[in-house]
Amino acid sequence: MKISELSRRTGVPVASIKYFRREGLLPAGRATAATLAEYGEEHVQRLRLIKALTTLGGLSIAATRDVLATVDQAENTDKTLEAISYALPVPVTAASAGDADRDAAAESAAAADVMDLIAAMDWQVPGTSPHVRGLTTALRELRRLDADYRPERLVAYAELAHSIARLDLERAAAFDDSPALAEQAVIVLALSGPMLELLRRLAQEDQVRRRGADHPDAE
Amino acid sequence: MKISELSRRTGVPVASIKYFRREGLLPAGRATAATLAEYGEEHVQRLRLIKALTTLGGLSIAATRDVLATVDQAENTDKTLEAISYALPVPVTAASAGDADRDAAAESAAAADVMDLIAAMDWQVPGTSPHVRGLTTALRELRRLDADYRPERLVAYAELAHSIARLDLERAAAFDDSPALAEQAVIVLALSGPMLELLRRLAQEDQVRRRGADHPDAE
DNA sequence: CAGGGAAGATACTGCCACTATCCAGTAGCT
DNA sequence: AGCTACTGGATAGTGGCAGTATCTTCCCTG
Repeated sequence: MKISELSRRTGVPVASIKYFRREGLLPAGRATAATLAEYGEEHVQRLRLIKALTTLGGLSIAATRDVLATVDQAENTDKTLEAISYALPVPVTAASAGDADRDAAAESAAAADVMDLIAAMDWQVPGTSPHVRGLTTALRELRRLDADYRPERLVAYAELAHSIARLDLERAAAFDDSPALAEQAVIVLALSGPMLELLRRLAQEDQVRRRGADHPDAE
Repeated sequence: MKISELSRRTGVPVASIKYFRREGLLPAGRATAATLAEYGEEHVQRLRLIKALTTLGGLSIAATRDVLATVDQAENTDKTLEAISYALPVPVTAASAGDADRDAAAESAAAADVMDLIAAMDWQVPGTSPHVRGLTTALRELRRLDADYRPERLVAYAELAHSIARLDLERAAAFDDSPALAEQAVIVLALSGPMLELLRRLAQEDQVRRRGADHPDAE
């Protein structure tokens, strides 16, 4: 199909399709002449995946490119899962120093909390993992706010996070070694977070409403 | 204290403090003269909260303003919790039509799945809730991708989301009617998501590494 | 063989979150 | 009183991101 039909089929403007090609998110069509190329179903599917990762997953164009690159280089299941896990952007990144040095105490206290948590959960992750650094940064900020995020609290959340990760991995590995593995794994690993967030917000809304209904005092 | 000291104490540039004031995120200092104002500890705390909501919570300046406005209007516990729940931005918002109409079937199928889920979980939320709409949009996109998000799958995630929401609400309500309630509730409700996401990613990393270690075949 | 797409390159736009500059008007020291 | 560093407020500018538009060249189709 021609680019105009690809655009019509996916609802993505032609200019945007060209943009995604430029940015390396979408492979070029099969050129049939200097100014003509043929696109196939794989382009339709890829565009849907791009839309899902950016609008649902909230990934930037650059992050989406990185993630899709790992999809295209998929070898075996384990390597693919690991590559995707590291290609996904970390939600919290350390600040640009500046005031980081001022609070070395909070920093190391937060780092200790993270280490305790990882030990308590028996998680096997290197101390250099970007996720560890992100969590440390987050705990440092929360400490500054006097928020109640002591390790005991965290463990309860960590247990639940562990259960969710197990569900995710079960699903991602269910496509074991099939050609569609990498793509489905990306969908599971990248979109599980936003889906869960939506469910959590919904559950939160339910609980808040029940509280309000239980004792409708003032007002 | 003067604005320069407020800046030094929080690590936020003076220009940014002025920006937050303009945008209504930070109340003005107590003016002591036409060109001089005095700031207090509440300004320090508010700036920390702004930083936490934007950098950790990922909220935009506009969303942060809305959330902080509900904090400042806090009356009683239940109302405050409800107000915050609705002031927080919904992660997934419906697209701008366009290709929405093309897929009315997927749309209604997704809506039916969401209704089934809410019924199965016995959640009390109005069908007009932004979270319901967001979830519907997300499921529609996932259906297009042929992703495995059938209701049975979703229920497992929903149960976990429910547990998390219960933990959140317990914490948010623990500050019951104290003056700090609203602020702590915001921290819990707005930052629980990012914290959980970080923990989930960490747990995911652990699981991926264990898989890789269990059977280190090719390489 | 004329006209409408198509491809690729380049330039432009709109939004966001700051950041910098400018303009008085003090505060506080001498 | 005079000087200077700093302040609040207004306004303008910056850089990054995600597209969107334009322009040129080319060539398939009717």
